[in-house]
Amino acid sequence: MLTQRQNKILQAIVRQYTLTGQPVGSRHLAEDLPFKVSSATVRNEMAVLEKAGLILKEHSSSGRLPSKKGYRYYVDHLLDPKAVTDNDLVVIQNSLGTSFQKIDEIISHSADILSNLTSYTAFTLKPEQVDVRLSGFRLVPLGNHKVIAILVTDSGDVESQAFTLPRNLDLDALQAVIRMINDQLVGLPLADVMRRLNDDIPLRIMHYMHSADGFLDLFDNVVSKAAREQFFIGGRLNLLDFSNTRDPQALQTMYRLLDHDDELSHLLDTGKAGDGVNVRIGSEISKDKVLDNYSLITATYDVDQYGKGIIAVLGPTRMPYSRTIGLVNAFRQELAKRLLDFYRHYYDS
Amino acid sequence: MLTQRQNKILQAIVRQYTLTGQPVGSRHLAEDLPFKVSSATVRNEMAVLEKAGLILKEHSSSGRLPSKKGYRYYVDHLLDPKAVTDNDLVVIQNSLGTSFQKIDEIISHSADILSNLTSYTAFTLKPEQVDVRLSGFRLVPLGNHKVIAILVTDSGDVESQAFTLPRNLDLDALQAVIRMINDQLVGLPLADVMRRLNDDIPLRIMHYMHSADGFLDLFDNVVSKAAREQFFIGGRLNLLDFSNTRDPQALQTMYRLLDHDDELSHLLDTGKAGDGVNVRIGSEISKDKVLDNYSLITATYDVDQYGKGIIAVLGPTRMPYSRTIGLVNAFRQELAKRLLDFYRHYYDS
DNA sequence: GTTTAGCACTTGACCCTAAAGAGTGCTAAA
DNA sequence: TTTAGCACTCTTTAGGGTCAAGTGCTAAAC
Repeated sequence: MLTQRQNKILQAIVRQYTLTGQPVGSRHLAEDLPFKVSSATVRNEMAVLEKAGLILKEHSSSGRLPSKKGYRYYVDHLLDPKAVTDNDLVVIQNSLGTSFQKIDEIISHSADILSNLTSYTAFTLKPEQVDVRLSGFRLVPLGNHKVIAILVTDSGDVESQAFTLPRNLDLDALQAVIRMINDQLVGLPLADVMRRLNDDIPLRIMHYMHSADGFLDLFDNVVSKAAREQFFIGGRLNLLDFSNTRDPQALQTMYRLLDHDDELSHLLDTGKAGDGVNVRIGSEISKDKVLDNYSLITATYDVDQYGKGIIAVLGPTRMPYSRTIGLVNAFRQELAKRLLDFYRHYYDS
Repeated sequence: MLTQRQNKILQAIVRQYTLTGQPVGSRHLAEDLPFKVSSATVRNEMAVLEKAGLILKEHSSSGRLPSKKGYRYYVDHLLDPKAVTDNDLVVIQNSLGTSFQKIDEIISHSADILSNLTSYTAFTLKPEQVDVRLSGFRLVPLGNHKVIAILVTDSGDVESQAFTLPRNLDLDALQAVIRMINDQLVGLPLADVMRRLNDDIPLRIMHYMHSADGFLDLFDNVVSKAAREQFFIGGRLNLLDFSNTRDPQALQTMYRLLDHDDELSHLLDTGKAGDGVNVRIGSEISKDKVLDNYSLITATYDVDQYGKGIIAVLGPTRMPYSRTIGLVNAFRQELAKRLLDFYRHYYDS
């Protein structure tokens, strides 16, 4: 357990270091503390903190900087819960205030706002509605051998896709297939629908027409669109750290990461469990060493019965945690409000 | 006018420099030439080329590298028209050979292929069909106050968008509006449709219902989706040049460019005029100084009566022009073939 | 009249050293 | 327990020397 003074010193080290990016020495630190001690005293205390693994030296005669463990301790115990500034709040509310046609637009735009506010990379995940069910499936003929396939879920989502019919198709057979699909699949959870599409549905279709391939692709396509987790990224380029430009190997790996959204989306998987705001530092984010010098701040937002979503910010370990956490927290609340509004307005009967 | 020997020397300088990235000196150059001369002779010739503004020194005692004007001359007069390798051709054909559901998928995928082949940034633009007309507009009710708006063009493109109706809507009025829209707008070019949507249509809608806003947004939305130039980018990150990491200011500007597709899409505007493959070097690309060390290779591809599209590759000025131009040229032909196939198969009656 | 050998000169890259500055750990006194 | 003082460590910066690559020029060779 640390003394009160040691806490203050660790706090000051983190504050200084996140501000300047330079290791902080005992003399400067002494001046920055809220009580008056000499640099020698600070040195003694720093020796204790170093023994506890909370701070590091870059080399034997450099100043100190927080270790991962030090950041952890800071975030867990020393964070001063500074509320978000009025200005930031206004920006958030204004950005979310504009009118949107679709949930996806709000979520996607949110990633950009959050990224702009923090100047880091931001992620947003659509509210996950457990147990979404297929509530209807239609083919609307458009003439000239074209149809549009429309899928509606009981959560109110609509997905559609245009399709060109095989030349030699019997229209009656087509109607029969649609009726069969609706008979068989409406009311089932989307996961089950996907399963059945690979399972018994092909055979049933073949009952009416020669080959099921084209239709299966079509169904599969719209169902997976509807079932897909909607994942958005804002400010991905912020992941590339200017200051860190020395190591080309690390940059290379970062590039790979930047181009593969799926890898990034996995980072949020563990975030689904918790509630509220959660901070993961360095190796706590993933096994991948590229992210060792990053911190991930995740938060869930809760839209009542409409489900829970996730927002997240990925920035350097050396970040102003107080501000960033404050922003993420404010954002999750505003986003939840906004979405509740949206759902109420559009999806309720 | 340059002598034959000077041509050969310039050619060799470009070849060497694009290969190694290092200024080339007279001694090495003399060894690389197809005829036997001493380094002193080469030095004399290089002095001539430098006076003509075709080559440069980095400092008073460095080797020479091509100037922008030198590249221009090289591309215009010295390029040896090496055909694309069999291997590359196979890659192109295979990549384009897979099955696609939509034109957009082909075009979008093309940008990725082209970027992979060249390891530069690639752009693709969908074939522009002049004078596309609206051939039908429908609202299909989905129950629970939802409808899906569907727009079909005479080129066979389909766009759709889900929409939630205002609570207090009169269904008859709705039908009337749709009928009116179809009466008024079907058969018109999309540009005219857009114009009318801002012009007399609002008033006409208000004839049937109180406020036209929601509907106008909806119409506007699907029409602009259909009218929008489809622009795809592959390998945008390749724009960031590892070797050039020294100048942080330039990097910063590059970042901005990377995030703004519209600015990039403007680069292709001037490419629409020409036919075949076209090379723009450095400042010829745009006024923006960030692109001074890049070259843009554009090419049109012609899908007969279905319109013309554009592909382009943006890479460093120091690039192997012969290979890149060859690739772009091969690609435009293969893409045209593939698309012709697609259109014939799907859109013809 | 070209071409070439030779040479003085320029420049960047690399390495070494010295000095300055920031910081530490330790000791002994306050 | 705190602090002043000091020896020591390490990084950064500047300067100087050397080396290799390259140039321009001159005078001789072809």
